[in-house]
Amino acid sequence: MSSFFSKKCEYGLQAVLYLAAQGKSSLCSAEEISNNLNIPKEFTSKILQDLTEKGIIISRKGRVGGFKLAIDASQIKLIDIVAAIDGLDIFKNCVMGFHNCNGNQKCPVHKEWMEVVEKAYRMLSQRSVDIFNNIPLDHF
Amino acid sequence: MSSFFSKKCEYGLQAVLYLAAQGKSSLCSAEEISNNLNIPKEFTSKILQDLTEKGIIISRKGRVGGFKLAIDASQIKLIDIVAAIDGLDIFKNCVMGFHNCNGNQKCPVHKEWMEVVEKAYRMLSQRSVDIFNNIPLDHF
DNA sequence: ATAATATCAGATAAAATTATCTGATTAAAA
DNA sequence: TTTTAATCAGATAATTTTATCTGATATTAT
Repeated sequence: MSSFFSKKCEYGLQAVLYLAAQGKSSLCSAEEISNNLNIPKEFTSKILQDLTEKGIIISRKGRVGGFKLAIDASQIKLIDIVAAIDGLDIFKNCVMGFHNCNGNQKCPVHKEWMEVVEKAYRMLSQRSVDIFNNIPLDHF
Repeated sequence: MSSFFSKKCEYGLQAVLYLAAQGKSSLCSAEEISNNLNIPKEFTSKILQDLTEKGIIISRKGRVGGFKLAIDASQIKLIDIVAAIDGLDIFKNCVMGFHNCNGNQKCPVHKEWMEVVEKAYRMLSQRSVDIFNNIPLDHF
């Protein structure tokens, strides 16, 4: 009953992928995203607000308002969303929670674990949010 | 502010590593472990009780009671403790939280992510809890 | 103007995780 | 036998995460 990223971060990733799949021009409301991704509506709003503040997406108020990507999908990497929501600690911290596992004194699995998280980090840094471009996202 | 494993699981790993480092014969009290690892005392007890129930460690009540490994340290893998506390879902679930990312319909990063978690799983399955045997664990 | 529909901001609630308390039981030592 | 020191079991509390509510503001259409 645990996951690599927080629910907030998972939802954030999904929401941005949704926006990316809609094309950069059209605005999507929080409700539309919520309905299509089965994310609680108000929670969706909150997360989209956070991402707006971070500059990843742009919001527009009013009657035909909504959200869209701030820049081209190919320029937004998955790691940008992770960094904005969960932060990057998970890629730095000791897997067993040892606080002094760093610098001079490293735990016995430190090196191997760093290989794991660096592989994850590399993937998230390479993949941009247009990965779903030709895939019907609402099946997920 | 997230981690791969829950705090409970991190503490559990640390506690079992501590027991392993003490040798299989001697009993350690929850208080001793708590003091040496800076884990809240009562929480330590709870986690040790859980691990006792799972058969990873053995408890002995009474005046000179405490906990020790149920079997030889070399036979207890890190993954056994993870499985007992957090479970193995983290190695199976979609990294972006897509519920239907499985079987026939897989998300675009599914394959790469599985490589990441399988690398982690492999490491945790290979390493047994005697990894700290010649390292002063209280520095961590 | 007014109504409708969206974001936005802040408070609140619910649930899960993390941590603590209390008292019972067990077993050894005095 | 009594005291002491440990686990054990269940309740409770605190904190964090997840989710919801309320009302304000912005923007477009009528």
